[in-house]
Amino acid sequence: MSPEDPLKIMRHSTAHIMAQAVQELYPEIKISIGPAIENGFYYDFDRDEPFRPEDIERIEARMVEIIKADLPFTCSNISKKEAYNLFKERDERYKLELLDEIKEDTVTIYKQGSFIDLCRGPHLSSTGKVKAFKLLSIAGSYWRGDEKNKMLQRIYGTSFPSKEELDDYLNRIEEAKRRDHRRLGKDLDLFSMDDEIGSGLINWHPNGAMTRSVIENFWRDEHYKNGYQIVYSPHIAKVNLWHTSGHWDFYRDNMYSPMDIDGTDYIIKPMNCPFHIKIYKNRLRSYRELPIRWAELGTVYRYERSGVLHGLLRVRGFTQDDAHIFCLSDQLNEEISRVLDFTLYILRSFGFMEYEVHLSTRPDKYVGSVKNWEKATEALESAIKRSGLCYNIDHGEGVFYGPKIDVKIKDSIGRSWQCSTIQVDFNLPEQFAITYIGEDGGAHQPIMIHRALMGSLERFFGCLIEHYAGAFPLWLSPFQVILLPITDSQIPYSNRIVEELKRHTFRVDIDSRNEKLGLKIREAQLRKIPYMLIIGDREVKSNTVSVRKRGDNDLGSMEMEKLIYMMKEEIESKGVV
RNA sequence: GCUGGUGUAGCUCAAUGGUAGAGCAGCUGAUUUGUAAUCAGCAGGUUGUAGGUUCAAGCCCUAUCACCAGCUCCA
Repeated sequence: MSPEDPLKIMRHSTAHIMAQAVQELYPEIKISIGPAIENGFYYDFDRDEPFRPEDIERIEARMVEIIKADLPFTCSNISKKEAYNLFKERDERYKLELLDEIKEDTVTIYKQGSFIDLCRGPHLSSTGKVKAFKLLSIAGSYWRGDEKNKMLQRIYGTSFPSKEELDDYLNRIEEAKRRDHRRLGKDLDLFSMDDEIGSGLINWHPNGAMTRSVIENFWRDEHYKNGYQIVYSPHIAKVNLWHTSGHWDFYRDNMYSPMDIDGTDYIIKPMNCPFHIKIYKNRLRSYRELPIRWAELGTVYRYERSGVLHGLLRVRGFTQDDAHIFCLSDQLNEEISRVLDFTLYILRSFGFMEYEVHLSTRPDKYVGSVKNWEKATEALESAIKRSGLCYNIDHGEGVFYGPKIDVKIKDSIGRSWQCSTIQVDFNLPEQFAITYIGEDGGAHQPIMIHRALMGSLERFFGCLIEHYAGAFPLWLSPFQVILLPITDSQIPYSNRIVEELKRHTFRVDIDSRNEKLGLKIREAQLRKIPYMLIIGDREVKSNTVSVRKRGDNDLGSMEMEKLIYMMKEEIESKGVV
């Protein structure tokens, strides 16, 4: 959205109207900033009393009056000095702080009614141009986003050119709630968390675990095909290992406390890399062996602050689909390209076609040489370019040990979550002094690439649930087929069908309860099972099954052979069109 | 971690400071059923936890835990 986007202008103006209403109702508050954002706007206020739902109603009512009054928005250029005096007089200390940082000699201020704001604009011509708005939520937010600063009160809202569009948006929010993975995780009996176990720790139920095991098997097969070898490593290690790696110094706050074993401190692992490095170092390595690609579904534990935990998307214990590539300098480009292609292949296999790609470059605090950073960053960027993806460069956002590519997937309400990451690491090879023997007979340091395609299985599964709204494609569905005998007398025949499907490795269930067909169909539908096979006397006599596909499609009766062929085709294609 | 909100049956939710209730799910029985809910009966609770105020607390107060929204953070 450009600053001139009409919707953005209207939302920004609505934010000003809200600020006016707030200031008129609560003269003691101080205003700070209030921009338009992706789906609306917010304004941050400094007020000792928190806003309550009743306040929101009052503010909305006042806003309606302001809009009705159709006050003009007027813009004026004044000198910085004048602006300083103006906001000084109004005791708007946040505005004064902002003014201090403006380099130009003149600034623009916008005014409507009694309200004046330091603002670049542009705005609507008058308040009456706002046709439909709603205040959505109240939240705390730190002044200038810094947790050392005072926490302000933020009010979120949105506005649209018409009532219909606003209602449409509100409906979409409701719709999104229905595909929330936490809701569906409960409804479909996929996973749970428990107070007595602890926050951010996931129990995978049989249904969720079935899908997870399908994902893991697919992952392993594809890694084998792509030249990786699978490794396994322990869950705990001596704390000294983490001193060597440097993690203890940098990430102590996110690591769990040591436990004493025979007088030595051990900690539960927050990463897998040091273990893979130790496998590398277990014997002398030759340049002829490189690149080495080692992958592991490694379960790690990290302390996350209580307020950030979120269903499966942000947890304290998770399994990374981790891998480390050790390669020669002149293999770097090729390896990064391969990893990126592999990443996209995996994401597309799961039906994710839209994501954000970020390239993060050298931060202020870094290890390694500038030359190496540049080389690695170029390798990453050219791989993205070759893939044809759009990407953003996050300058200085790289980790201290190397540049990285992140791929993010969006959840049902538009929040994006990092899944894939490809990182070059200049730190660990140095810390652990890993080498290979080169053609020249001398020892050299290999380049290390750290990568995760799905990121964590927990987060990936959460995104997957929301992406499909719980209706997984056939290959991922916990149950693929359910048999629905109409009466007891078809149970023996149905059981034979179950056995036949199981022989073909389908995941199959049978509903042989003494219930009406309508109920069985309803419940199978709610369980989002892709295929329902209805078995009545007709089917038994003709040695067929009546096939109903999830959704609403009665496909009519069918020979088993045909059904099995059809489903195998569908599994093969992964349901990705 | 911070700001605010919410915790009542497996789930979704009721209940002026005065006897904790409904629907669905569960169990039992009847019904043998043809493409999204058959009927009846039964059972289900230390109201997140620990204190406190009160003659009396699901409701008020304090602490604590968890969850929700946002902020900050995310190797």
